[in-house]
Amino acid sequence: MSHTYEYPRPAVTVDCVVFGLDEEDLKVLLIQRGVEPYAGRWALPGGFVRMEESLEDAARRELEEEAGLRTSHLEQLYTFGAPERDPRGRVITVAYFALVKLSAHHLQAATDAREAAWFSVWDTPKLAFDHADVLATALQRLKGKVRYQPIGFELLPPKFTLSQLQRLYETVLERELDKRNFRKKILAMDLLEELDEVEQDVSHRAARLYRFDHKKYKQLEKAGFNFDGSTTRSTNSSRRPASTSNSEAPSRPLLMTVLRNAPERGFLASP
Amino acid sequence: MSHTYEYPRPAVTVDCVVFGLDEEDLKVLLIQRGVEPYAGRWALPGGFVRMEESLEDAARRELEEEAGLRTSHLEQLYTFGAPERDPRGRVITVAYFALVKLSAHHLQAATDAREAAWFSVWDTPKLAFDHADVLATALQRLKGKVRYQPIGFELLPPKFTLSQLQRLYETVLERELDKRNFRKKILAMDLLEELDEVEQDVSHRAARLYRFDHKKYKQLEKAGFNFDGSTTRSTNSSRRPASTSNSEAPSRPLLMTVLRNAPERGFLASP
DNA sequence: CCCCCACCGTGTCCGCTGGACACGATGTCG
DNA sequence: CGACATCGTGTCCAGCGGACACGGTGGGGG
Repeated sequence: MSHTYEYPRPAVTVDCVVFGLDEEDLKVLLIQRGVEPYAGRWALPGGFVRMEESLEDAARRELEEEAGLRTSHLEQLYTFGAPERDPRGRVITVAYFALVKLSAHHLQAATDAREAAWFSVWDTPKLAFDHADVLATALQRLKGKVRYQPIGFELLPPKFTLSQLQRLYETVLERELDKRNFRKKILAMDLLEELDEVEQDVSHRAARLYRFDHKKYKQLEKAGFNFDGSTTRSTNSSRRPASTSNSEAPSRPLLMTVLRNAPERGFLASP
Repeated sequence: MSHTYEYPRPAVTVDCVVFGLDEEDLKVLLIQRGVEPYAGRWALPGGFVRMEESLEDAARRELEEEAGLRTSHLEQLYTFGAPERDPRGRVITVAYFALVKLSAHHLQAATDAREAAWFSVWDTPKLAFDHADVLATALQRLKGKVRYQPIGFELLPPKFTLSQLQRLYETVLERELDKRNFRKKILAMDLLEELDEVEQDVSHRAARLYRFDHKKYKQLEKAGFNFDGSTTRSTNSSRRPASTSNSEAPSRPLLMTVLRNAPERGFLASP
């Protein structure tokens, strides 16, 4: 193969911002570095991309290796490439973020002896590299996403109460929400399955449990994703959807409010 | 420097999706490749990241080198890293996208003799590598962004008519908009300066010209941009979701609809 | 046993925005 | 001077977002 590049190459890593939720707060997964630079400091789990694996595969592998953690819903966040972000030389990192049901994941100490632990996102220790920036970016993204994608459910146990869900939203958005309005809106989405169960072991009236209806969501996702075929633009006809199968194209899944079937949907967003 | 990594490294490039607008259509800037692989094919402008420059700097440099084009408003889009996306070996590319006033940029043929040209985004030739995916991703992003950021103005000349603006939105969103509603909404933003001029050289009644008011926009941006200051979170103790009443922060960068002063803004988006 | 406490669960009203909808005014050109 | 092309304008209604309060229920403690 004669066309190989011979320029010096930066190193490429992936880093993962993994969010979890417990009773107290929104948590982020950190690992303690065992080697220089920043030995002893806490950092986001991550590591080098291998030559034969995709970026997302690399992120998954590192999560598994460093925290014994598997997750669906891994999403590319941003790529950080400032020349001086790593004291060892040029290292570009592709950041991913993920949501996990914290309760279901007992952290297995990392295979390579480093420690892994959950920290409140509002109160982390000093982080290695530019990981504080990465975390801030991830929080911002989470805050934005939670508004138009039902991703929050990834953070809760399979069965949850509406109060839990509301607390989740309040935590992520950093503001209080009105209970009645919240319920009205959430239930109007018609994506929750009302169970014949209530929570246990509480010293007051028990709340009803709900489950996220993945099937219905998938349906809506499909149904509401026709928004590209705008039919009648005159001049040219050959607009092609471009197969999304091949590479890692981001998929903006779907809005919670797709249900509305408005002929002329808003072209500017309401906040 | 003893801590240098010695793993094999992927090559890292940047690619730019540059959009422009003319009377006919939304255009994208492409260059024709002069060397293998894909010699003769059209591709997005881009190239290798140098060891001492940031990713964004690299993108700017390549744009300048390959098309003699300078732009503000360069934004990171997505990073494409599928192992087989480049036949020469592992090449990871960080894609950027940009908007330019097409009328103001006469393309200077690339310094390295490759040709540069504008193509309708709906009717491009077959692209090299996975650049069709990159373009599709960029279009999707543009479509999303135009709704809540006044970025469209980057595509128009400094003075423009509301009809031009409307055509821009219609082109990007791929659907028709109602003229009266459009004007109502756009003018309600209060970001356009109404000029005492009308367009020239038209064979019908001339339309009034407007100018985008960058000052006002910056102000609003600042006013609505306090959203990151989560630094002041009372350490751990109890979660305190911010006072409801005053000085709340809209999460997203900046909405065209910031003007509304609603105490409890929606926590789920309207489409 | 009874009371208290803590949380659960529910409905209405108002203001605003989004969106549907049509026509007279103005200027050019032949 | 008439035909043509685009400009510029207002109203009405439906639906959503958001403000707002209280009785119900179950457990626990006195």
